[in-house]
Parts: sequence; C-alpha cells; structure tokens
Amino acid sequence: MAITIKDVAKEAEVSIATVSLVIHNHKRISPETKLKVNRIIKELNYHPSRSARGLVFQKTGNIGFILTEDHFLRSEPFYTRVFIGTEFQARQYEYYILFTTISSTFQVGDKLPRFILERNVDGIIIAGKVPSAILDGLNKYNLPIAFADYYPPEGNYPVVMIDNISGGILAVQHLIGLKHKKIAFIGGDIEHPSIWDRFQGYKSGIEKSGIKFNPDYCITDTDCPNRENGYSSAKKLLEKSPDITAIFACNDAMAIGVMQYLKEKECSIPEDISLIGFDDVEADLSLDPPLSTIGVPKAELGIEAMRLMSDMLNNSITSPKKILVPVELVQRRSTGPANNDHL
Amino acid sequence: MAITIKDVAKEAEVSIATVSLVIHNHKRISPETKLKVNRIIKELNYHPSRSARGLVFQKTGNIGFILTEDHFLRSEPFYTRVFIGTEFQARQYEYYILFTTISSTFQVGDKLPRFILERNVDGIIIAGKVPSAILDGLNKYNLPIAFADYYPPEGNYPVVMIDNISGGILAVQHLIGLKHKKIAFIGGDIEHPSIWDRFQGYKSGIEKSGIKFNPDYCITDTDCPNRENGYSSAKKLLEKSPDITAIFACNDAMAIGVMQYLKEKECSIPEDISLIGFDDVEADLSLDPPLSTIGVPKAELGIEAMRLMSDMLNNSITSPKKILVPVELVQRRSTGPANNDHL
DNA sequence: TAATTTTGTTAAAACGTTTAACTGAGGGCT
DNA sequence: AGCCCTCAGTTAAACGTTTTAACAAAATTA
Repeated sequence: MAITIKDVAKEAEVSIATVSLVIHNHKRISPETKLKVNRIIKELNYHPSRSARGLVFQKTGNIGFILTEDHFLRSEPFYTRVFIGTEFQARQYEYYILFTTISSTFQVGDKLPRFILERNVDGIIIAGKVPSAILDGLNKYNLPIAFADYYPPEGNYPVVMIDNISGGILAVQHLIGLKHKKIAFIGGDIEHPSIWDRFQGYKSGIEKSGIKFNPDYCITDTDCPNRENGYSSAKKLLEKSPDITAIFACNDAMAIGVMQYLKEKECSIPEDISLIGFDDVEADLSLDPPLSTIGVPKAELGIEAMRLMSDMLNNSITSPKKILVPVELVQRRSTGPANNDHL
Repeated sequence: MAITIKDVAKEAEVSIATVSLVIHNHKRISPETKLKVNRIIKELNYHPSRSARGLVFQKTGNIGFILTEDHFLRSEPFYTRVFIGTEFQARQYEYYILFTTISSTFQVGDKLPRFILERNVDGIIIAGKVPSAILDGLNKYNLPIAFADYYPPEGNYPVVMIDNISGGILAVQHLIGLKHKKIAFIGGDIEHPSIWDRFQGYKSGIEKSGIKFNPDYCITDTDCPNRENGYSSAKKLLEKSPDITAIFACNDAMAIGVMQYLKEKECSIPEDISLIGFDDVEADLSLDPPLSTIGVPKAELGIEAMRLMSDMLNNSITSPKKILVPVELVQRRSTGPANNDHL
C-alpha cells in the first residue's frame, strides 16, 4: 500500500541498497545517481518506515514519559505543562513521547509500562515523585532515565529541579522589602523535597535579614498541600499568632485556601496581611486580589529533562547532570507594604 | 541485548515458530509444549518487540493526536484534558498516543506530522479546529480519522461534539427558573460552530419559555472569546441595556471578564446581576463568587474519540458516527434569584 | 599492456516477528 | 500392507530497512 524503498528503487532503476545509501548520504554515490534518486524520493513522497528502521537500529525514536496517576489526575495542570515542554523539545530532536501513568502505589512485581516491556522506547523521563519500587523494575532494562521535579533517594540520575530554595528566599525577601517582619510559613507534605526546600529558603531568607526564626509562625504538616489544608492551617496560624503581617504559603493551592480563610475573617489582603504563594498556577489571576507568587517555568522542566535525555542517547555520557531551573517573583496585588510599623 | 523470541526458543528447545504459536494460542500446540514455553517466557520475562510486530502486521499500535499550536499553548488546558481522555482510553485498548501540534496557518504543501510520513500511526485523532489544508494532506494516506470538538465543513468523518445547544438551553432555563426575564448573551468568535450553537441554545431556551428574543441583550462579535473581550462586551452591554438581570457568557473566560467589569461597577453578583458561563474551567472555583457554569466533560470528548477510532480500526465500519457528549449545569454562587419582580 | 587502485553499484545478511506450507509420526480404515 | 487422516511441530518466506562484503568497471600507475 504505502511507498517503500523498493518502489523508489524500481522507479529510479537502481537497487534498494543504492537508495538507502543515497538517503544516508554515503560518499561513494555518483552525483547523477544521487540526484535522480532524490528526485524520485520526492516525487513519490517516500519516507523510510519507523518500524523497519527500528528493527535494524534497535532504536525506536520514542521516549517514555511516566507520571503517577494522582499527579496526572489532579486538576492543576502542573505536570501537564512539564509534559508539554518535553513534547516540544522531543519534536526538535525528532523523537516522539509515549506517555503513560503508573499507580502511585506501584509495588515490586507489578507490571511495568507496556512500552518498556515491548522495547518501544529508547529512554525514560519520569516527572514528579514515583514509588521507588518502579525504579527497581526499570533498572533491569538499563534504559537511560532522567527525572524532572523529583529526585529519587537512591541512585545517581540526571535530574532537573526547580530552584526551590532560591524561590523561598525570593518570597521572603520580597516581603521583607515591603517592611514585613512577622512572616509566617504554611506548608503541607513538608517532607516532600521540594516543599522542604521552600521551607529552608524561607528560613535562610529571614535569617539573612537578621530576623529570628520563630517556630510559632510556621504551620507545617504532612497532609496534602491543597486548598483545604491551606484553610485549616491559616486558621491554626491566626489562632496561635494573630500578630503576623505576612504569610508565605508553600504553594498556590494552599495560598488560595489561606485567602479564603482570611476573607471569611474579614481580614483584608494586602492591607492587613500580605500573602504570597509558590507555583504561579492559572487560578492566581482570577483571585481577588490576584495572588503574588513565585513563578516556576513548568515547561522548562520538561525541556531540560528532554535535553538531558538527548545527551544520554547520543552518549556524550558525562556524569549525570543536575540542573536547577530558575524561579522568579511574580508580583501581583496580594502583597503590599507592612503596616506593622505604627503598631 | 534484550530477550528475543530466539532466546526463548533455544531455552525451551523448540523452534521460534513454536514460540510464536504459543504466544498466539494456536490450536495445534500440545498442552505440554504450551506449558513449557509459557514457563520460559515468564522466566525470561520475554515480550515481543513492537518494531518487529509492526513490520509484519503493518500496524504500529500508535494513534496520532493532532492539535493546532495555539490550542496547545493557550493557558486554559481544555484540549489537554481531551488529550488525557484519549490517552486513558488508548491505554485500555493497548494503543499509544503520539502527540503533535501543527501550525494554525497550515498550508497545502506544508510538511505533515512526521508520524504520518513515517507510517508510525494507525489512525489520527484531531482535536479542535484545524486548517482544512491539512485534511487534504491527510486524506492521501487514507488513515482513519476521528474528530473531537470540531467538525470539518467538508467530508464525512466520525466526530465527537459537546452538546452545545442543550448547554445553552440549560443555562437560560436555570436563569429562568430563578425568575430572570431580561437575560443577556455575550459571545465572541460567534461564527465558531460551538459558540454559535450555544447562542442558538440561548435563543431557543428563552423562546421556549415565552420570552421574546431581544437583540439589544446580545453582544456578539468575531473576536477571540477571552477575558478582555468579556470585559469590553460587558461594558457595551450595560451601556446599551442597563436593565438586564442576568448574563449568559458563551464561555468562562469571557464570564471572568464580565465579572471583573461588574465588580468595578460595584454591581454585586448575584444580587444585582446573575452570571453564568460555559466550560467549567479550573479558575471558576477561585472566583468570588464562584462561577456558575455549564460543565463539559472534557476527558469524555477524548475518550469517545478514541472509542470511535478503535471501532474504525477493528473495521466494524458502520457509517461515520456522530456523538454528542452531554453537558450539565454546575450551580455555584454567581447565579441567584432575580430581584426584578419588585421593580 | 598489465597490474593496481579507485569508484559506483549490488547481493545478501541481519534486525525480530508471523504464518502458510510443509514434514513425519502415529493412528485408524479398508 | 497400503492408504489417508490428524496431530505437533518446523522450515522458510515475508515485512522494510541498513550495511558490509563483493564485484565490475573505470581510472591510474608502472
């Protein structure tokens, strides 16, 4: 049905070997033949079949992209953006992405993604936290693996991370620049490396400015860092420390919950309390007031991960690189000058 | 490197043909052989290679998913959700999705997605409006094509659409149920089939209730139906018809713009004016008040498109089906009882 | 002119799988 | 015994491509 190398060969009155050599720009092909064959190729609109090439080269031209189900299904499209970045960069490198999810309760012995078993990928990009059991499974296939926004506790892999510590520092420095001194931190899932780092950034940011760290200003737990948790944490915080003038929430989802609580308490933002989040999600703009936050380049995470992958595949195998993608302050209207001076 | 059928054959002391026949559950294999081979397969963790199978069957096990760049890049992840649905359903059918974007200014003669040229897909799903030039290109490859949320003006394809007309009716009936009588419609890109249908639903909804259609209550143009357009359309509307008590915006993006304008005018929602959108985007929940809207099952669009594709591939080729996925009223706090009765 | 090198092309094997056609062994029938 | 089945498994060709070794012809050298 489809045009094959045979059709081209017949039409150009040469062997299929010659056609193949022309395609690969082999030196020992006469200019006339090259011209003629190339003409026919264009005429017939011939393109070599992926499957056939895959067989010969033992390369598929595909990269597997793995996400856990709960990351995939959650409404905020953070990892979708990462995927978008990966896909974009893959296209530049002439790769295709095969996407799949795995259960977040993956156990040793569970079935690996089909694209691995069928050898349908040349490498794997993993975005977000995954159960370590899957890594044991993957390692048997010694495919190159790169991580985005997660760093497995064991093993030494190339990885792309958000510069969470700098982000934390940036957030509190912004608040300090507005003369805030009593700055609170709210964070769920505090043991997650990214959130932990934001917390570290918070601490180091305030201490750098000579403000003493006050544990009463910090509400942290290991629950999911979502809106509900933000709401209840804000409640706890204000009951314990009603004197704070600014809140840094570990992500925007929690910040939105905080905002909801503050509104109900008729506490106006930013006049009474300034609020800053982290992530720069879509919803921030629709809030009233729009939420100041730390913007993270989500697509960039995916792009860089794919770059790392490409490096590995063209085995310019240096040691596994770690890349930190920079964050930026996104100043909107939920942060303003402190009014604690006159107290 | 990887385990092949040969390794299994050698280990089981049979020919590779036998192994293959065991895998395909061929009748003429003795139970003992079947058992033995299956044991070895499990032992070696053998899985047939996609590439090799693809060559033989002339099937890749991949489906191409095409989106225009601007649909892909826009911040509201509508089509991303459609993709998610497709991917989910594809996994059920043991397909993989190859994703790509095309330029929204695709011209006849432009290069088609690589997965088509390289015959790396068995079928194509197209989401959202695409330039018709690409269809001319695609048709040469006679691959099965299914559409989601767009219906090309020419040709007869299986397609999945949102039930926009019912959605429009649903929205105005909700408002009418709240005793509203002066109900406005705001819509950009009014010639887009989906938006046009919502407008038709609006008209038929109010006329069904015996309310006369009033063109002064309708602000429509062909600009992009986004927040800015919503803002300016709301302005136009209220300058022309300040007596309206409810607004149905053709989508949530415009509704958010409308809300912004109303707030600036110190017009309270829903006490002074009720507002309902269409789409149920993420941001709706973060608005103050949260936006009532018509919810559309985005993933469902993708799921159904993949179902159609699967039907075509297993050539249970009935005539090209059209599927309408149902919408639902999502009642939040931006709509309330009309207070026009006492005027 | 003969020997050698260079140049351009091709035949054939290989990649991993499927499957139609085939082979032999063991019955069961005349 | 001779014939024909059936059963269980194998051989070999095919899918579309790449690539190496082989080859023929042309060009160069001696």
